[in-house]
Amino acid sequence: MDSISPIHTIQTPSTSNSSLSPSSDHLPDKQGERPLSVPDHQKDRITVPSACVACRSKHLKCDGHNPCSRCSTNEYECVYVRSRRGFKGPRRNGAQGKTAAAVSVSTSTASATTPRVTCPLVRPGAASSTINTTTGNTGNIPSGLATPPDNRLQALPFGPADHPPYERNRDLTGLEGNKQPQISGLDLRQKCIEAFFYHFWPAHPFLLPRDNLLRLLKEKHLDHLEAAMRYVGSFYIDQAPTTALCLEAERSIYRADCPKDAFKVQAMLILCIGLDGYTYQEKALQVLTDAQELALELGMNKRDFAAIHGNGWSTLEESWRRTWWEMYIIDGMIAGVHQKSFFPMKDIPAEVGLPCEEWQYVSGNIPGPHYLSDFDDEDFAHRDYSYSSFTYRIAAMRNMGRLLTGRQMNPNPDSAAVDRMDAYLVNWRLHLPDNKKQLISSDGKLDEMLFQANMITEASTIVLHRELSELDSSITTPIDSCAPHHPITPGTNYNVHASKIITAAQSISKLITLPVPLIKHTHFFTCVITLASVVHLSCWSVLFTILNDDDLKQQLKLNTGALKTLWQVWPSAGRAFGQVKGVAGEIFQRKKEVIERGWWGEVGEEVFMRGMVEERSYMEELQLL
DNA sequence: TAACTCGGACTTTCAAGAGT
DNA sequence: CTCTTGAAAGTCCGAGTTAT
Repeated sequence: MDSISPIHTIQTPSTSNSSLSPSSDHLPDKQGERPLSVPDHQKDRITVPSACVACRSKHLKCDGHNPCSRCSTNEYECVYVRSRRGFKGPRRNGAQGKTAAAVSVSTSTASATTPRVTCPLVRPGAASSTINTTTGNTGNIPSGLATPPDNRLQALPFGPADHPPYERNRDLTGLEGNKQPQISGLDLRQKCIEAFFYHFWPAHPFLLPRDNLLRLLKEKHLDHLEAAMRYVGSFYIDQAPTTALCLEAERSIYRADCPKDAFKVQAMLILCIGLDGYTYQEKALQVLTDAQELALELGMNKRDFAAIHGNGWSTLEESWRRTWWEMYIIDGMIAGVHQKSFFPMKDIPAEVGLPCEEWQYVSGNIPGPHYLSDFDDEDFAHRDYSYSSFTYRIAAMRNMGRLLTGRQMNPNPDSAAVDRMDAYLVNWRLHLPDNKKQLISSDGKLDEMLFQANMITEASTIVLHRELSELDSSITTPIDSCAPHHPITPGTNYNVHASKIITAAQSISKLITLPVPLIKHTHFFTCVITLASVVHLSCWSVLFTILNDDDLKQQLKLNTGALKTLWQVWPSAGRAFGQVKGVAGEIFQRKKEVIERGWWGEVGEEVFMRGMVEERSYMEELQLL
C-alpha cells in the first residue's frame, strides 16, 4: 500500500487536446539539448517558448534550459509548467463534467525513477494551475463555466472578520529550492501552513491545535503531514502552486520510507479532503480507503490507542480520537452525498472515546472521554452531562449510516420503512440539548461542528425522502458533480415526503445566511448546497409550483451565490455552480417554449408571463455571476 | 549601485465562426 | 476541411523602486 502511489497517474487533458498538444508543450528539453541557434537578425529578441516559473514571475528573461541559468545561479529549483497560452476554457458543447487541462510540472530535482505525473487539478484564480502573472490569471475553468472569480480572499463577499497572519504576495520563487527566499516575513510555504490553520482547521479539527502542532513539527520531522497541510492551505492563497504542492504531498505520503503511523493517517485524511474539494472524488476515495486500512492496522479504532500513543499528553490523545471520528465523518459524507461508497466505517466497531468541546481541545483542558455506549444509554431528558458539538456531529452521521444500511438491505423502501428511518432524524433534532440548538454563540462565533451536524441531518433527510417524494427531478440529471441524480417516479400528489425534502432544502439554504464567511465551512457544504439546489430546481421545473415562487427563486439565488463564493477556494463548487446554472438555463428555456406554444394552462397567461419576467431577471443575475 | 519589481509592448496560441 | 479573427496567455524590456 505504501510502496506505490496509486494516485500517481499520467493524465491527459480532458477538455481539449489542444492546450497540451505537443506543439504547445513547451517544456524544456534535457539540459544542454536546446541550442538557441537563430539567424543574426533575430538575435535582437530571442524568446523562449516557455519561461520557468521563477523567471516568469519576475518578468525576467529565461534561457529555457533546465535548470535555467538564473535558477542555477540563484540555486532556485527550476520549475516549468505547461503553457496554456491561447487556451480559453473547454469548448462550450463538449467535455461536460470533465476536469480541465492538466498541468505538468517538471523539476530539475525530480528523481529519474519518479514517474512524471500530472495533477488533474483545476482551480479558478489559482497558480499553476495558478501562476498569477501580470494579468491576474484565472486558471483553468471547470467544464462549461464562465470566467471564474479571480482573487479569493480579497473578493469574498463575507470576507474574514479578522485577518489571517499572512498577506497575499505575488512571488512564487523558492517553492522547493534549496534556497527559499523570505517573502514579507513569511515565505509561501509558511503562508500555506498558516492558511491551513486559519481557514481549514476549524472545519476539520483533528490535527493538534496550531501552537502545539508547530512545536511538535520542530521536534519531529513529519514532512508528509506538513506537505498535506501545505497543499490544502494553498487553496486559500492565490499565488500558491497548488498542483506542485499536491504532487509533493502525494509523493511524501506514499514514499516507501514514510513511517506507517497515525500521523500518516492524518496526512492522508487531509490529502483526501483536498483531492475531493478539487473535483477529484475517485482519487480522494482511494486515499481515504488507504487511510482506513492503515488506521485499522494500527488499531486506531481501539479504546486504548489514544492512551498508548499519546505519550501522556492529553491533547495528543484527543487528537488521535478526533482523527478516527473525522475519518468516520468524511467516509459518511463521501458515501451519503457523493454516493461513491457504502460508508464502510459505519460497520466497524469503534471503541474510541468521543471528542471534547473545541474550546477544551484548544486550551488543553481536556476532560476524560465519554463513549458512544454512554451516549446511547443517556436519558436525554434527565442527563446532567452535556456532550460536545463534535459528538452531535458524529451522531448525525450515524443516522446517515443507518439510512444507508437500510438502503443497502432494502433498495426500494416503502413509506413505513422510510418513516422508521425518519424517526432517527427527527429524534436527533428533538433531543438536542438547549445549549446545542443555537449555531451562533452569544459572542457571535459559529459552532462549526454543530453547523455540520445540522448540515448532515438536512442532507440525510433529502437522501431519505427524495425517492418517495414523487417530485420529478429528471431535469437535474446533469448535476452529478456532488450529488448524483436519482431517478424518481413522478407523481401528481404533494406528499409528506416532498414536504420533508423541500423543508430540508430550505433549511440548507438558511444555513448559507449565517453571518460567517462561507469559506470557513467544510467544502462538503458545497455538496449539500448542490443537493438542496436539485430540490429547488425540481420544484421550479414544475409549472404549478407548490412553493411560493419568490421564496424558491430567492433560495436558488442564495445557493448559486454560495457556490460561486465557495468556488473561490474549492473547484468542486465551481463544477457544481456550472451544472446548477446549466439546469436553471434549461428550465428557463423550457418555460419559454411554454410561452411560444401558449401552454400555461390553469395558471393563466398574465400570471405566467409575470413569473417569466422575474425568472428572466434571475437568469440574468445568474449569468452575471 | 546592485538587485528587485512590475507595467506594458509585443508575441504566440487557441477556440470559434466563416467560407469553400 | 481550411482560413480568418479576436482574445487570452505568455515573454521579457526597461523604467522605477528598494536594499545594501
